[in-house]
Amino acid sequence: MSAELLLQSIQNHISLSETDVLALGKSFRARKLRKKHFILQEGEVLNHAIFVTQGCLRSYSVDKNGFEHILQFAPPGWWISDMKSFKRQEPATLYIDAIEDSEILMISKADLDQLYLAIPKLEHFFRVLAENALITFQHRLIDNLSLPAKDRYANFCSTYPTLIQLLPQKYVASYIGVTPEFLSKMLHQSARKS
Amino acid sequence: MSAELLLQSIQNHISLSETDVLALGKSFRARKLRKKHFILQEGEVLNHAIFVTQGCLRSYSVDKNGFEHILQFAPPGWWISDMKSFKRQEPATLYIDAIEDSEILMISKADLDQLYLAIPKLEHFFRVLAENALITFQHRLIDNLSLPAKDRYANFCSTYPTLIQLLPQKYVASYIGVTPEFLSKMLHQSARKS
DNA sequence: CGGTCTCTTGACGGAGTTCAAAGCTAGTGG
DNA sequence: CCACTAGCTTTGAACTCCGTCAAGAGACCG
Repeated sequence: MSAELLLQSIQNHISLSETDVLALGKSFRARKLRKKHFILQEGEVLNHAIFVTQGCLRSYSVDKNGFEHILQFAPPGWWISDMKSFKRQEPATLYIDAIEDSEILMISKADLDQLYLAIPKLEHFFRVLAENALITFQHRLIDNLSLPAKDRYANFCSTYPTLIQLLPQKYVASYIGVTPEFLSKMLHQSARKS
Repeated sequence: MSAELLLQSIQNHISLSETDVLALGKSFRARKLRKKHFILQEGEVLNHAIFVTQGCLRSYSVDKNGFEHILQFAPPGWWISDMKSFKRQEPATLYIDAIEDSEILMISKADLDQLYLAIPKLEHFFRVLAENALITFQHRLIDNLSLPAKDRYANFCSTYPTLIQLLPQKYVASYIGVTPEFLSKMLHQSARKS
């Protein structure tokens, strides 16, 4: 069953009673998502939190020149959202779509707010989740401010060794903040040098 | 009393009983911090969470070339930390110091963990805090990936209009991710053009 | 005042971009 | 199962934003 991964990842941090598990089961809805299909587009309000059980999603913004900037990849076991849109129920600035055929679990904002009341421990779980995400993004920001593209690429490879196999290079380029052309040149040059 | 600001900002999100307030009062310790004095240096373990009541602090990293990259400014009412070091009690990668003479409230990790048990609502408060911080950093990362320096500077000015008065330009440069020299040229050129 | 720190200015250099074109890969439909 | 197309990757030349280095001018503090 697809909720296994979700329960497991929650129970890594808090213990759940049978009633809790039931309540969780009722609140989440499973869904399949085909490659390149959207969960969210700019301007829409995101009213579901999304947990990935299979495949891989991404969130990204599109700037005024039409360039995509990937904020996050979400392989199985990860959450993905436009936090601002979800939390405050306002129009999104991000897009979320599937990189490959995927399966996700969704919970509406209303249901999640209910769950926080029914299972107060969930506050703890999502606090820890948010704090870890914060650590990750702060680290990435520092990387972007202090490292040249080559080092950012190396960091990406060592942090997400499994993702690198799966992703088209232009997505990696977008994530580390360079153009696909430059990443291509960079990789071929460093191959020549070493 | 200096704890007013803290209680107020907590009570914006959750309601506190008198017992809660007392427990909070006992756990926090007030401290003054002189300009340029450190709360944390790279390699130390941060074992206090810090809430600013007066003045202004900053957190930053120093790269291998000795350049500072400012992660956050913390005027009164803000929290500041090296989240990774605090949460996991491991050596810090950041520095935290005072930009001007300041006053802060500190709580040890042990005491905070106690408070989470004594006042479960605090989980909610800090979850919301972490989620808001996450939103901010995601937005800033997108800005750094998609906007040229001039636009990042404009965004900074409109987001932190009061801070801009107070900060030396080289700190702003470091925050938006350019050299002090380049920021200086940028400002004088755009003055000429408009 | 004298020294340190910040800001300014200029010439030069380099990391990364842009634009364009060609080769390659993979999905898609007939 | 092949043919065709669309999207991904590569490559090169010109260009730009921003960094580096260096030197001088203010500004602030003891």
